[in-house]
Amino acid sequence: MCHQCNYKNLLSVAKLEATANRVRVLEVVGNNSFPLSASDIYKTLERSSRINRVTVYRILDLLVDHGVVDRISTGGRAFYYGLAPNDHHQAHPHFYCKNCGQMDCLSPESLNVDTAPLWKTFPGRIDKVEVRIDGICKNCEKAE
Amino acid sequence: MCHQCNYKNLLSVAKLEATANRVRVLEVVGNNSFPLSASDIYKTLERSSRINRVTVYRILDLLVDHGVVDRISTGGRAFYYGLAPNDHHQAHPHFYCKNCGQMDCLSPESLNVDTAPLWKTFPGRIDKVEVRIDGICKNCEKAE
DNA sequence: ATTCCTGTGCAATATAGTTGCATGAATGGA
DNA sequence: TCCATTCATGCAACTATATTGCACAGGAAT
Repeated sequence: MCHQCNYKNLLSVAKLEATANRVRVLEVVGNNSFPLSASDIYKTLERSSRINRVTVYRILDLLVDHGVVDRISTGGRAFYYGLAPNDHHQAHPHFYCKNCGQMDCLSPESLNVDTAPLWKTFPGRIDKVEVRIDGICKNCEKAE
Repeated sequence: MCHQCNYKNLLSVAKLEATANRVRVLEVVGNNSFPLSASDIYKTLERSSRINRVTVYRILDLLVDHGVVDRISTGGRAFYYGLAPNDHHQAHPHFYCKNCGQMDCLSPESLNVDTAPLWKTFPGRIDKVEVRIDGICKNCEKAE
């Protein structure tokens, strides 16, 4: 998703020390053009060098807490993770294929969401507006 | 959410036999003004008479499959369930409080979502557009 | 040198949901 | 009336995902 981001820089902006593992996790998340599950990320990291599964979860939690990474709910059981919106990345909706579990990013313009009325009237604190399309991706549709 | 719905009727429209347990599950889901988790539903049913946890899950799956009930993802781990959109209920966004886990229905007008551009251009099959606001509800905000 | 803090690893546990198999009630013939 | 079939339900075991508790190692601060 982001080849313009300097990951160490992103971490330091978020006031997080750039430990090797954090940078590795962030690279995997950031270099993908679509969100990944924790276990996708873990498996990818394991291929290059050992890391503990729990460490991956903890780093992801940390990155989400500090707004570097976005935790995206799916129509399925696991969360997916993608770079949080920042200067290079607008917020955008996602498509989740109920068949294969693949999650894709849609362009920010593909859906027109006007949140203004909500901000005016909602009594609590709004952190995030998540828009997700569920369905069957074109590959799975073809295969049926 | 719906006191105008005849639950047995909803089931028969969905071509489902109106067994006692199905009606009970649907009543709990339908008589609430906000979506509930499977375990909320199970606990509520258990109070009045015995039912198995698995039966509740199976009935919920069935109702979701037949479009009677909507499975709504949260910012948390569990799914929540609410009546699916029908003649009496428009689709609407939900608010999920990250602190207490409470999920509320927002009015359909609180957010303006125009899905037309997506339908025109998306190559796969679209089943559902889910909009969820995450944040802290006013009660939890106060308590902090 | 000692103390403290933080990042990481490992094992155990928790939570949410699913599967396999058995039973019992209802239905529909022979 | 008896048997076969079907379907809803229950129970136990299981899976997948995520979290907690505790230990330890390395660097920073005292």
